[in-house]
Amino acid sequence: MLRKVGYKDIKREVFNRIRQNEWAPGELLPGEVVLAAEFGCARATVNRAMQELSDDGIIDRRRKGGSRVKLTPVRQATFEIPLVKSEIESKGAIYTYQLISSIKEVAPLWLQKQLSLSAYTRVQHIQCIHYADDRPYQYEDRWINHNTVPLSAEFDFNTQSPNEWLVNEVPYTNAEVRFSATISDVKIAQALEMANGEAVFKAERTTWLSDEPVTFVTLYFVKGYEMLISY
Amino acid sequence: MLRKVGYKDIKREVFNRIRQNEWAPGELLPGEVVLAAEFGCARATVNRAMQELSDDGIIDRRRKGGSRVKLTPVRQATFEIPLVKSEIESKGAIYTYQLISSIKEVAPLWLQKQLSLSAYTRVQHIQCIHYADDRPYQYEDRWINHNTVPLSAEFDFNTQSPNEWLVNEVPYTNAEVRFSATISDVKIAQALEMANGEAVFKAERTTWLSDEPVTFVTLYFVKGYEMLISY
DNA sequence: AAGTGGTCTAGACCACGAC
DNA sequence: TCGTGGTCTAGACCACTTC
Repeated sequence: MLRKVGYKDIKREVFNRIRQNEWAPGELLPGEVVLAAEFGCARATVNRAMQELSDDGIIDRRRKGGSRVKLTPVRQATFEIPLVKSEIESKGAIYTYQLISSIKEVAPLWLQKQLSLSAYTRVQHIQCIHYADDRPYQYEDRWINHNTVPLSAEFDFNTQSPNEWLVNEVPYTNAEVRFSATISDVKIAQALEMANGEAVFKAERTTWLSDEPVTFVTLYFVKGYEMLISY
Repeated sequence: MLRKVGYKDIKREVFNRIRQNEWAPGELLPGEVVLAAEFGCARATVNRAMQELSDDGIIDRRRKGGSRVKLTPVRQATFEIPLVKSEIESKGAIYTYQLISSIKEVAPLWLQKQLSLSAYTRVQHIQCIHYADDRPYQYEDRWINHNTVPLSAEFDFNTQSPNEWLVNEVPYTNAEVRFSATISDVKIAQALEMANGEAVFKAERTTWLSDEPVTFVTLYFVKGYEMLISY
């Protein structure tokens, strides 16, 4: 007698059958009860296996409708948004950081729109540079909403980068990130110590703490930067 | 009497306590048995809630060690890699596609390295353009391994884009994607109908079918393209 | 060695939604 | 309406890892 059948065994087996086209895209799979009988285990075990296949985007499940192989297996990648500091240190480089400016001001119009702020909302505008082994790595241009994070008006960002500080101060936020490519203008080129007119990888992130706008930041990465994702 | 406590209730409640610093980062949480007693439910229910919090990157769990709030709540974003066609159509635009060339050849040296191919491996080299409402959207430069996908040597890529064809032919692959920014050279600029020296968003994807190298593709997106991710 | 999470069971009830 | 997945239970055994 072999080992008891676990949900991972079932998951693997079902996935293999799908991969080998034994069960084709769009096809209705056997119900949980049937599979449980075939594998000689409880229905809960089959349920867990199928649930994970559903989470992984391999199958679709619907009550009464049963489980079907997805027509277009949409693979979804998960990637982490690390702290710049961690990102740099994980590459074996030494992280340093320099504050350029930190100013209290009234949110400009475009920022009001971007963060859905009411007029005259006060914000902290911070610009700084992150270095890896003393070479520019990322230029950060950030706006923090004073209403949501009042302490940002007082904190000395020479001490710690706004990136780190915010993660500790306001964890568990929701965010939206836009990645794009742009041409370096004079300011960015100078800050990142590269020529004007170079291609720059850019990320714009808007962050909320359950509906409350927290911060909007634009990140410019030095020439040659690559964002790697596996799935 | 309120409704029975479900795993989602427990998940939400535990998350709230963490968010409100009732349980601080690094702190040891009560064991499953204790929580089950508090919430008046079975341990399995608590287990599911905690398991999901672990998957979400909120807590760390270890046997005998118990569950702890993560020191740095690493939020992880999941995003889908859609078909170009679906991506364009989901924006309400009309998708068209044009094949530029499809050539059988021996893998060049850099590709041999990239895909870990043995020398003299034959590959299909395909270049094509994807259009949204008749405007260039993406330039695709792809290499397909004949050994892994023999049919690629015969298929007429005028009929269907290699992107679509491959997803149907070889689903369930593993991949690695590198995103970066680059400057448009003459070829790309012409294909995407934009000026030379513009910033281009670039994606390089390598794909395997369980250790067998399948394809390497470089995608150039038209000026102004943005990749959006929410989490 | 012992405690904690990981997993399984056999049975139950429920809710959604296809028919 | 009623079959299928969604979830819960109470109890059990196991595996990992820290003590």
